[in-house]
Amino acid sequence: MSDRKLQAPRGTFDVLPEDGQRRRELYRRAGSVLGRYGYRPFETPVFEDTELFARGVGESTDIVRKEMFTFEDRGGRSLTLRPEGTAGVARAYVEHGMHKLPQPVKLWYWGPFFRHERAQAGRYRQFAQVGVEALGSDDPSLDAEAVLLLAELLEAAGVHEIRLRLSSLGSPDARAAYLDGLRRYLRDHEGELSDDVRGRIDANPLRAFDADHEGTRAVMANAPRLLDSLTGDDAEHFAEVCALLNDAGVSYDVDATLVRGLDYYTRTTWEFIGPLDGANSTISGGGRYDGLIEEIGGPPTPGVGFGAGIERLLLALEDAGVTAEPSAPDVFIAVEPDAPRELALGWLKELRAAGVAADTDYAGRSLKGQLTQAGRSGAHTIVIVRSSEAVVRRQGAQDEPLAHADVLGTLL
RNA sequence: GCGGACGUAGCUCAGCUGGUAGAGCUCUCGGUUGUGGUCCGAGCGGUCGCGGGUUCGAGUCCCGUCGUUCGCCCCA
Repeated sequence: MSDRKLQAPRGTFDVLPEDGQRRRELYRRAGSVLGRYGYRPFETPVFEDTELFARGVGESTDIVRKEMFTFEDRGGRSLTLRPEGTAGVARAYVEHGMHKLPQPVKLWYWGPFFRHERAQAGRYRQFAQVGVEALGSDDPSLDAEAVLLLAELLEAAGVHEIRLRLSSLGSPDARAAYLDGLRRYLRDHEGELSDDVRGRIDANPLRAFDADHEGTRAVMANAPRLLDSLTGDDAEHFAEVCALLNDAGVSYDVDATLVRGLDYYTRTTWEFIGPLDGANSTISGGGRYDGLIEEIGGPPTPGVGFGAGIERLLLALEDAGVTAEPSAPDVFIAVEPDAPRELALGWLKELRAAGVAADTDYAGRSLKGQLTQAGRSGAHTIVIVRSSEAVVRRQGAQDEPLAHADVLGTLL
């Protein structure tokens, strides 16, 4: 036996009741918006075949290379706690032959995800995400709709000061060609770049656009831009998305430097930035992934979707002042020491069955202690059981003495 | 993987230049109150993260270690 104190594993957290209520309220609001947009609830397993993520998310991504919780089951199969939501939904789409359903198939999910990273504000090893996937259509109006939906969802949640960054990655081939060109350009100017940018030329050249470093900024001012390299169809698709968002009155910044760290993204990508400063101000990111389904063994199928971090949303909400209403019982029953407690327990059962939230003392408190509890609980009605009668006290009203037999009748 | 800060009661923290622990809140009880949210009092509650070292003596200094947290990278 060790003396080590047991505690929640690093990067995880307990949802205490108060926060639990805020989450449930957020869930309720999100579900309402999602339903109106025609998305249906969907769930996939929390762990999947490791290969799904290796192929879907991409071998070269940070997520797959160093952030997955991977383990072997007793049969020697390699399984991985899902680090994101899209791959699992895509797998299910293929597995259940959902390409035979009317397209697009619009699904939403809410649940836990896992990434082995260093935790910091708004970033955890187990975190929750709400997301949608619309599979089976490459119609740009679906992209625009997803952005619109996300904007409305954030609005409904109570996050108001948000900024939308929008870009297009084009087709995978075009993107790869562009990145090669960008790398060449950066290497030609290596001497003028900051150390960290230079070190990331191979891994993540797009980050160079975000640098504060003066020399780097000067170099990047003339660097080739991804959006300029879009081919005809991709350019047209993106223009259509932008036009639709304009029509819908959504304001956004077209930002060619937007990076999404998952390999499956193609064409439209976007990111919602919350009101908080810092690296984790990205509340939600999403985009199109027209090659993913094929990559994991399905028929060529386009798709678009997003994920939004619940903890980051809630962080943003702290500023916006959204709180959950405390849950107070309707009735609290206090029992005098010499009175029959069975009576109270029986009433509780009846009241609860009738849909009334009712509670009593379970700690053997004195009557004073019980009434203190009753007051704290916020109950509108307090019943004091005495041996010969009961007193019903309603907020702001005079005490009402009653025979035991009449108590339930007046409460229900 | 890399930096910074911090680790004293359930919570928030105080403990000055080292002398073997305090406050407020919470909780329980008693008094007061029109049998409850006020006020007063009492009580419960801590191997000062852990392990070494210096010292007559360490929560207080040094080293290590574990943990938490913030940031970088990356991402939701």
